Amino acid sequence: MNLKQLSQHLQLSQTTVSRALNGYPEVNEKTRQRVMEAARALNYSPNARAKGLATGRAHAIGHVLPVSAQHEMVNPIFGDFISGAGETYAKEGYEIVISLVDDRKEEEAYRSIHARGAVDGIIVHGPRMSDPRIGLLSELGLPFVVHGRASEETAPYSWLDTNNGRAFERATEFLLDLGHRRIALINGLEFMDFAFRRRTAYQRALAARGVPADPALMRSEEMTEIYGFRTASDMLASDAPPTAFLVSSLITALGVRRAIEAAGLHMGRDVSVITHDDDLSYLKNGHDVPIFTATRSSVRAAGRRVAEMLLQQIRAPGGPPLSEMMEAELIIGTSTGPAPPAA
Amino acid sequence: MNLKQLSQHLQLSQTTVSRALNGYPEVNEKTRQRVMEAARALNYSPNARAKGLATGRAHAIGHVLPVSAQHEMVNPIFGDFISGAGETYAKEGYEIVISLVDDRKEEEAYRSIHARGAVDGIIVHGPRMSDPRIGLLSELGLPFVVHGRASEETAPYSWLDTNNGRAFERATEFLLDLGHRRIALINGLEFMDFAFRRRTAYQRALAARGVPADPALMRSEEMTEIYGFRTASDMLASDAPPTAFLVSSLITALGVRRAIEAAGLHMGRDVSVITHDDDLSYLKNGHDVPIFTATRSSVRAAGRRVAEMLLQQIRAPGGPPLSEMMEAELIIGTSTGPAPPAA
DNA sequence: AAGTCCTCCCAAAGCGCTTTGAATGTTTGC
DNA sequence: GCAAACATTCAAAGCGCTTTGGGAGGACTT
Repeated sequence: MNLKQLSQHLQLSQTTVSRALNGYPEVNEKTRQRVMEAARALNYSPNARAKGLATGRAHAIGHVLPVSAQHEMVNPIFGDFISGAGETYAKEGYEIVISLVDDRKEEEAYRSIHARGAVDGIIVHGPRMSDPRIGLLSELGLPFVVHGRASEETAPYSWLDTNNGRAFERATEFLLDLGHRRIALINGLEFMDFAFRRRTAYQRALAARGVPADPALMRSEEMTEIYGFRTASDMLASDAPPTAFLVSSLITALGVRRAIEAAGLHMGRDVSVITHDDDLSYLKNGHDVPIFTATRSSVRAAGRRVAEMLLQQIRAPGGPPLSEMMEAELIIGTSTGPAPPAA
Repeated sequence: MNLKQLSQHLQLSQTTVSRALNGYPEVNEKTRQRVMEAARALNYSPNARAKGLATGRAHAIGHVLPVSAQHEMVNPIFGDFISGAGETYAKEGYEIVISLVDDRKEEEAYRSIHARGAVDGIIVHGPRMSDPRIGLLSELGLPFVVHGRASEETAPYSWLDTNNGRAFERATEFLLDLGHRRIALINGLEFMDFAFRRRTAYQRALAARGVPADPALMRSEEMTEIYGFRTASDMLASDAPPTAFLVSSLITALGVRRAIEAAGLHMGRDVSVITHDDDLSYLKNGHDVPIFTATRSSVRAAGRRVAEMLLQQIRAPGGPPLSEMMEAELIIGTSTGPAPPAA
């Protein structure tokens, strides 16, 4: 069923039917009713490609996920993020197009996405400290919003980020206040901007109290459970083990906890743990009582908001870049306690 | 840069340029080279909407995720699945379109997806025991492959599924062989087909050995960590606690382990645990040595394969439905051991 | 040398929609 | 009562691509 058939069925021109369906004023109200009913009854939905071709808009947003040979994994927070963004898109009738892009072919891929015109805008995931995608997209003139930031990018662009720096600064201070001096940082991959900011903030907070940062207590890898387990196990078995861990993701923190328990220690008493918590739907940090003391920031809410920002840019092109910072909550759980007296 | 401009630039007709770019034989090899080079140099990519309109194919696959008011979560395995499917699509130049569909408006949503023609085929996620989407899509004639099956659907359709029944039967038998008699099932939501099959298999395996299934040991919910923790805590605190747990997902199993340890028990000695393991990239079941004894089946591999099946159907329409069963491996970890002697 | 067959290229139609510009009645203003 | 304004509809052009149906020119037959 296409527009031609529908209009023939109704004994009207395609023009009138199209206008009736799209809410234009210059069509008689009775006619509009009749058209709407027929469309519903005959299950007519305008062909998306034809509509897009005629209007020049795709009514779709691209989510481009970098995948690299080294860490080919799709980030576990992606599901929640997309589900938040999806809520926003659903209201406005946009589709989600996912592209997995090998990061060695990024430039080509983004140019092609733009040239093909399959999307009206792009959400940039996983920005690195210096990220060529930002300059490229600005140059191409394709609306985009970055989820996160790129520290080394100086030209303005739209972004929404969690205040990772402030969050990790507070978390570090919290541990320092509890008397901890050997605080380990189990961080994500530090070419990722968020991880870089977290480490910087951690070091800044230590320095502010005159506590030296021990390189042996700083690790940076893909944030898996096993990484948390192994790293924490190693550190705890060392000559000068940490008394506290600052961890970049809840999944990794589960590994850290496992290591603590495997070492016969008790989390919250012998060893403290603070983790960042993306508030994922399938992995909550406890229920009534949080398990981990955590810096919490909902990635689903971020998805919702980033999508709104992008749609706003698409509706009103040429506006100034938008940016927004989300503060993380510091949640006090049972995984932290005073530093144990030196043995 | 569009085809018209490119062809003018080359002093050729649009026809010839189009044919050169699409590999048709009736164009001189030298001309083709010239066209290809110019296209690359000028960053020309054909407009996807126009191409789609002309060819009648969208070169996109729809992944429709049911979201309901009750459990509005995007499944954590989705990231890995899509990344597997994405590998296949990338080879063939297909895009991924994600639709989040409220399950109260499913029929309408699927009809609209079909009518709009934005995708060439659909992957159906999360089939329930009786799933109206299957009949609907068959009727619409839109190619589709189900990831999983719908037990109550009798008409043929294409699917790829893990042999959940066999997996849970083996797991149950394994525990029975170790002497366990009170085996708890911490299952997913049982209106989901995979969860239903798992429970049935568990009951069948118990019955085959004359072990009565205790309803107090069977639970069914969304597979979160906290669910595992709470359920296992409750059961362990009961008058007649289980000596073993059969768990539907690794995340939930982490909660079960936490409950076991919180109860002062030792997993693998006092209480055994077998879990299903989807082999997610960010949540591996140990490294060299598996932590949990598990039935393992890679959801990423499933994604890859399902996508291949769908593309095959799209290439050769009208063929018979395809189906494929993936057997899960039984991985022996350290979470299982002989049933402790009755106290 | 005439007819046939390739090789290589082109003009134009068509995919299903929106939108421009015009046409047909119907009111309204004076 | 007639022009002007309005309400409502339509035919046709155009979005950027593919593909059909030719057609010019050279190479091969016979």
